[in-house]
Amino acid sequence: MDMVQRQQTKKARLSARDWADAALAAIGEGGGLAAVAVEPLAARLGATKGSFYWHFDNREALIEAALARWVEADTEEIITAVETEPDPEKRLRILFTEIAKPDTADPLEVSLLASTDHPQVAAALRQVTERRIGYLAGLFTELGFAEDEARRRGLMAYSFYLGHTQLGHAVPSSLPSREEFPAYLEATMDAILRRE
Amino acid sequence: MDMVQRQQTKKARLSARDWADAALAAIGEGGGLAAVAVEPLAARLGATKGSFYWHFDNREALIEAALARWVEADTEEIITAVETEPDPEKRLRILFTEIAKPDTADPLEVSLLASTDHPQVAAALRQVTERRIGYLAGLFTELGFAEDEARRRGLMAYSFYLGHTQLGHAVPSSLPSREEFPAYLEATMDAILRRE
DNA sequence: CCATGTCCATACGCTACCGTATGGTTGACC
DNA sequence: GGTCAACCATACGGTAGCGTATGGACATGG
Repeated sequence: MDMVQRQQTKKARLSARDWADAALAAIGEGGGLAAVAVEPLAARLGATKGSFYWHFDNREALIEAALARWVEADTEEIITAVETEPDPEKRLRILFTEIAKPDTADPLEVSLLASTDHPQVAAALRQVTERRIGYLAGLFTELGFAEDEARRRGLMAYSFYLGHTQLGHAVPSSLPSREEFPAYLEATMDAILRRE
Repeated sequence: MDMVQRQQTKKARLSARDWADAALAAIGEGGGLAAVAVEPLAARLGATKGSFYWHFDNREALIEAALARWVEADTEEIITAVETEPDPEKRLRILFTEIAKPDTADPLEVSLLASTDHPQVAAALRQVTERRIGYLAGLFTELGFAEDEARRRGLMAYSFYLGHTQLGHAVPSSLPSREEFPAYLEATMDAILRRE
C-alpha cells in the first residue's frame, strides 16, 4: 500500500527544467518573485535542497533559468500559432479575442511586471515587450499604416492589452460580463483600427 | 557635537501616520508589499520596533493603515483637481496628459497591482479602480455617449492608462520619445473619443 | 517633586529561508 | 558485481524579520 502510493508519486530524478518550471508555476500562483524559494519549491517537488543545489549554484541562477524559459515559450508560441492566419486584420482579431477574453489574465506576467526592481526580470520584460510591440506594429504596417502610425497603434493596442489583463487580475468585476464582452471587444477593435 | 547631530536628526516622537507614510514610501521604492517590514522601517525612521508595536498591533495593521491612507489621498486628489475645468473633453485631455506623460508612472500603484493575493490590497484596488472607471464613464456620458457605450469607453481609457503606466515602469524605452509623445497622445485620444 | 500615562529602546525567542558539508543511493558500463 | 559519476537527503550554521517582555525616559498635572 505504501508502495502503491510511492509509485503514484513516482519521484523520478529531477532535471534543471523541472525546477525552472516549478519556479514559474510558483510565481504565477502568487507571491511573485518571492515565491521562488528553494525550500518550499523542494517540498512541492517532493525533494530537498540537496537536489536543488546540485542543479543550480544558487537561487539567482534558478530565477535566471526560469525567466529564460518564460521568454522562450510564452511569446513566440502565441505568435507562431497566430501566424497561420493570412489576413492581418483577422490575426489581430484572433490575438485580441484569445488573449483578452475573460479569465485569461496570466498571473505570471502580472507578477513579473511588478518585479522590475530585479534586473533579470527587467531584462526579460524588455525582450518580451519589444518583441510583442514590434509584432503588433508589423501587423499595422501590413494593414497599410505608415511606419510611425503603425508603431503608435501597436503601442496603443499593447497598452490596452496590458491594462486589460491587469484589470482582469486585480479587479475582474470591473470588466464587461461575458455577454457584454463581444460588443466591448468590437468597440475596442474599431477604435484601434479606425482610419481617420 | 553629539548634541548638535542629535538636534539635526531631531527625533520627534512618531505618530501612526508617520509609520503609514513610511510604509507607502517603502512600497513605492521597490520590493512591493514585502518592503513593509517593521525593522527596516524602524531603522529608516530612526526608531526601533519598540515604537512601532506601541502604535500598531502588528505588521498587518500597518498595511491596512497605509492602504487606507493611499485610497483616501491618491484618487480623490486628482479628481477634485481636475474638476475645476468645466469642459468634459478638456478634463479628459488634462487627465491623460498629466497622468500618462513620460516618467510619471507611480511605482506604488504598480506594486499594489501585483499584490492582489493580499486581501487588503485587493480591496483597496477594487475601491480605487471602480471609482476611477466610474468617473471616466461619467465623463463620457457628459460627452453625450449612451450609458453602456460610456462605460465601455471609460473602461477602454482606463485599461489604456493602466497598460501605459506599466510600460512606463517596466520598459520605458518602448514608449514614444518626448517629441513623439504629443502625436501619440493625440492619436490615442482620437481613438477613444471617436464617434462612429 | 513625584506619580502617572505616554512613548520608546533593548533584549529575547521563534520561524523561514539561504547556502554548505558530507555521506548515502542509484544506475550505467566494464 | 564492482566502480564511478550523477543525483539526492540530512544536518548544520547564518541571517532577516516577527512579535513579546520589560524597563526606562519624558512630560504633565496634582
